[in-house]
Amino acid sequence: MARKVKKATVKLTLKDMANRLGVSTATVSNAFNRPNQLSRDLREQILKECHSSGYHGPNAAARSLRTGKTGIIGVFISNYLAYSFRDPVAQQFLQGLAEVFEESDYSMLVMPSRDHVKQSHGYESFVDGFIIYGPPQEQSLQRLIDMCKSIVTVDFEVDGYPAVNIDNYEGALECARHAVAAADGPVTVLGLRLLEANRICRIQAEELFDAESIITIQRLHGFIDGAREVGTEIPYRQVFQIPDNTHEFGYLAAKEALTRSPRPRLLLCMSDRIALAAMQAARHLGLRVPEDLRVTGFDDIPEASTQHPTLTTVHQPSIDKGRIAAEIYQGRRPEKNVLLPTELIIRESCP
Amino acid sequence: MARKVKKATVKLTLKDMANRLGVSTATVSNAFNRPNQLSRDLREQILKECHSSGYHGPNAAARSLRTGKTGIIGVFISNYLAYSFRDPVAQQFLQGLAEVFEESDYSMLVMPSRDHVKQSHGYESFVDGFIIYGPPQEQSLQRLIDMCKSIVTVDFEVDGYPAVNIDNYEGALECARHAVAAADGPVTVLGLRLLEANRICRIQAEELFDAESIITIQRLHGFIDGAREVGTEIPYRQVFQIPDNTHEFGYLAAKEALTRSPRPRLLLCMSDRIALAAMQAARHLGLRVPEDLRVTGFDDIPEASTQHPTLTTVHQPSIDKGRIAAEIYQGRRPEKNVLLPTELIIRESCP
DNA sequence: ATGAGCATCTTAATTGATTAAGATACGACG
DNA sequence: CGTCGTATCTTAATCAATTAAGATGCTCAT
Repeated sequence: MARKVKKATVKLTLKDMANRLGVSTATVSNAFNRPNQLSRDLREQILKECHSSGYHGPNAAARSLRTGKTGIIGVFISNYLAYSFRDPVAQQFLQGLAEVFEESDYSMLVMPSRDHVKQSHGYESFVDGFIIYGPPQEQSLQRLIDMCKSIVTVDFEVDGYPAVNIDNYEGALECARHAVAAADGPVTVLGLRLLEANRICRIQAEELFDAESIITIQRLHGFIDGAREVGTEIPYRQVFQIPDNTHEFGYLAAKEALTRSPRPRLLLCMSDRIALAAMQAARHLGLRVPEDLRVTGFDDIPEASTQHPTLTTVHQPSIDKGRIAAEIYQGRRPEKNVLLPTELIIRESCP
Repeated sequence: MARKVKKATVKLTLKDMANRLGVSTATVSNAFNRPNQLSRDLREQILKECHSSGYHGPNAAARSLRTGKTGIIGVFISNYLAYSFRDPVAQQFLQGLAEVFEESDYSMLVMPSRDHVKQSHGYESFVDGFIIYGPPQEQSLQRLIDMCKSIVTVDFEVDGYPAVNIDNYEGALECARHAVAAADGPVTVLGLRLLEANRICRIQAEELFDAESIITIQRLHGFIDGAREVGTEIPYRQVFQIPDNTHEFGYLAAKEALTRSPRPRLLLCMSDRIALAAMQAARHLGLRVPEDLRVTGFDDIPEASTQHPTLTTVHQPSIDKGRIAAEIYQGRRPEKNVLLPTELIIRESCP
């Protein structure tokens, strides 16, 4: 069952190898890094000896200290680290990043940009640069800026640094236009992280995050303006706040929204995960989608097109967002500020 | 829209700060690392000056070179790096790891254990230790062993190192017993990575991976033995090979399986993702689940209980697998070899 | 024969921290 | 008053590499 391996003995250094081989450390170093600085024969002999003794190349910390490069990109994710492995859009973004960075032999250090870290170990200085996904707090951001490293921001902007964003307002606008025009009854918005509150509640204007740059606020304005264009006003009391993009929260919020009177005939959801949870809640309440209730999402995650009924949603190119951020980071693109388009995808949940 | 920040100026070192403050480097270092080695007043003065000049703590590479610790855990994932951000079980595992490591202020460096990396940069030596998820090739494994670092293996075992596994055989056995007993017609297995072939095909005994330690082989034996217990033999020609755990492959394989004659009345799938894809394929073929076709999965990913019809599957504690691996790594658990139980969850797709 | 040019290898300074051991000063105590 | 302990700060060796500059020997054209 268990595999057998030769257990390791002692840690070897470049100097050890140089001594064993009777050459200088510079030569061993060159054997690994600059093949044209020594003869073919010697290089092969060195590499062979290193391999068989179990020396697998120069110590990364020492190399990094000397060269100032590590080959590691720090990916800062707002919220908890564990969150990023749970959120489908964040996952797709990471996948896009990974595709490009993997190809160029970079590693990715996924870090939480939690702001309540009591005492950061400062291991941020390990990385060559940062991809910052979502706006961190002012203080954390300044820390990263102070490190003098390359930075690409995603889903928000910082003056003087390249950014990748999607057109949240336009996507929400188009979605609301289509869905509200088709709906024949009350409209409710299931909104994400619109205010500080850590619970499900209906919102009041004065509590809203005032930053225009927050993507969910952009989506909210898109929904409201799009509905207005087709003759429907969405008052704030018809907007729910959901604190986190999880199935559980979405399910609870939808249940609450759907048991009020008058019952909404359309749910505009700020994420697919919320929308899918809302459809499950509707099913449990005996409501048919789209006959009794129409539902729209945002993001176009894979499940949106594979579940039944399939979900009408706003497609955002999450994987491309990652790919492009990685390419900009590597200087492989001329543009510095990219705004990616969204696209309304009409499916069964809101035809 | 864009945020404004104070742009960074020059990179500062500990020595710079010592000079500015008129103290030795040792004292500045102690201010950060050993508060009781200097007076309260001086420490506060040093930290204040560092903060306002934009020096955010000792350089990580230098510190790491000296101390031999980095605070970074290397997580090795078989297959491509991008894959790990797409596979739901791998995601849950990462989430479990992240929960525990995040709390102890470790960072996670997610690395691919691809074996076709032409020339690894050797940045593996950055990390303090490894969590190895899934069996890498012999050669890659030896590399990691040679580095003399802590190791925890997951979903496979290496002699002399702690491991976390789940009881794949038992789970598949129980699942097949239940499902095959209830089925009234041909049984087909949709299997994952059972052989080298990089395409969908039916298997032959002699092509199978012979390693007992491969989890999908364990599951296959569980299925076959469980079916036999209730009086049904599953010949190899009724077993499909799927090269990768994706919706697309699952959909294609299911279509192929369901258009053969005689049409199976039960699909035993080796993952939930395959099972969910199979249910979509069945829907497209006009088959009702479970009336016309029964389907079982493996893993119990979140979608298994939220989609309609809900999926009968074998629950494996993927998040716990991550948590426990992290705890063992940190020496917070007495046991060294953990075998986690699985549990059959009966839902709508195969009542 | 001579020196230029080149390939090949070595010397030694450097990177930015940590930390054991040593220096200094101050108060307490016999 | 001498000395011992303690608190506080400094000196300097060390970690494991990279790399510019220098040394050595060899070929080849003049």
